[in-house]
Amino acid sequence: MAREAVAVQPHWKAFVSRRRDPATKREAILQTAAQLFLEQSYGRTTLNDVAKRLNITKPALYHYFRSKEEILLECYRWGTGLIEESLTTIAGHCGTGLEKVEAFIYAYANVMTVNFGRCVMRLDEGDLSSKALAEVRTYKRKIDRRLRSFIQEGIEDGSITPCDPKIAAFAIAGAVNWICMWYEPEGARTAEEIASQFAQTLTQGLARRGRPAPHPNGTRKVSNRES
Amino acid sequence: MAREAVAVQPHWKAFVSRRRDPATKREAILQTAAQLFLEQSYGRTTLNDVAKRLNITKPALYHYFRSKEEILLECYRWGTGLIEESLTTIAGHCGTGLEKVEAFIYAYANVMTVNFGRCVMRLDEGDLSSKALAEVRTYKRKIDRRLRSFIQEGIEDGSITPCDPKIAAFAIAGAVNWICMWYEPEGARTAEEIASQFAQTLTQGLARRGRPAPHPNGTRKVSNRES
DNA sequence: TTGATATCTTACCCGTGGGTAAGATAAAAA
DNA sequence: TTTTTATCTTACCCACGGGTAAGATATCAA
Repeated sequence: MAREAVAVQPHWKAFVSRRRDPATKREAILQTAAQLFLEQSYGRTTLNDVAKRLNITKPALYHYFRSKEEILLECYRWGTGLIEESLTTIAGHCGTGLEKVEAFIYAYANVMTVNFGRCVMRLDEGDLSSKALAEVRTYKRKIDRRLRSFIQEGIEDGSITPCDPKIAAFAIAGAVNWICMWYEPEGARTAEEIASQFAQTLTQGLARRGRPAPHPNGTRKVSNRES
Repeated sequence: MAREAVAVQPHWKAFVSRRRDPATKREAILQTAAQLFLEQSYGRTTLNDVAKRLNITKPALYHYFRSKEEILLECYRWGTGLIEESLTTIAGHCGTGLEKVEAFIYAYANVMTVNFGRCVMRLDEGDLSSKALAEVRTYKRKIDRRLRSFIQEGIEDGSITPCDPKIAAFAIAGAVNWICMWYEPEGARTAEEIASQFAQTLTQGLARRGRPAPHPNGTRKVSNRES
């Protein structure tokens, strides 16, 4: 897939030289924009803000993006890409439905602590054009359906106590999605701590009574790109 | 307390007559604004939009509010008022920690389906002045602490299985808060359905194994004002 | 009925921010 | 070195929306 993290240095360094390297610069803009969108919201973030943080001027941005909205959409695309990546990884990990749900929560929670991932759930969909919105909604729907099917599977194989999969999925997804509202990279807990604790706490709630939880101290690793 | 819902008819009817009734008109503006803020976000909602929906013109709004931000802040105040109201009601309902948590979730979920309640968690805090933000944050902190203390209480009295109260509170609050992101008044499920199902599902996860859940089909009623 | 006051409208100001035009400069190609 | 081309800057346009000034009109009290 695409989505390889290139820049490791602070993003403004991508523009110190005028060397022709569009890919790196494009990503630098995206990373900076994503961070500002999370700090100030999309609406309050000016293209001047983005440019200033990169030590360039606003019109320079238009060499890499056609509009402000295109920058936003690319953030969404990058973020949903990360999520989908995790999901396909989990699909391989065969196991009980409960195990899949746990792996899902862990992976998903991790993505919610990465800038692009946070953008997907934190930013206001109303800033997208109807076409872009449809695209993003498709991704989100896919995620929800995947989780719901894991829960259904768990009920059928007996690892999850019977419940309404739709409500359970809403509850789990809500708990995890909300992470992107309070998580701060400089905070007390690391992303992995949060992810594993959420996976543990939430699956514990689903687990069928009488059976032990499959991963008592479960910390499963997921691909962790981006700085 | 204050916060009595006055208007039951569509809010624009408050302005058909020029009769002097500031309280009703103020609330009509607030209700309309809250609804628009939820539909379009605060940033994209114009004061002209608000005025148009009330069949008046923009400057008329300035007879009732000093600025756009004051309207926003009043929405927050109304919403946090509703939440606090529910909370004090619950504090009276003595019982196990688990029962209190269940009552909390039920009441809180209900508030999250009411426009003013949704505003509190859905709207962007960045649109508030630092002074107003501090006020709102104080309310939110209080809510979080209350929930955490209920969980702690439950662990101590044995009704809740031992866990990290902070993480558990984050998970529960997240699940319930997220309701305001997908709930639609015209949707398939009623507010009460959602609230009772969430209360049931989430407490079931906390309940200490071996003991039956205190309210298997529990639907507890909470004061339900506003249309 | 009449004056006083609250209510609401028309017309306007102006800061802000997305986006563009046109030209300067540096990097790569020749 | 010279030419070409991508890169970036300065200066600008203009639509939009929060907020205001000043005046018209309905309501209420006397």
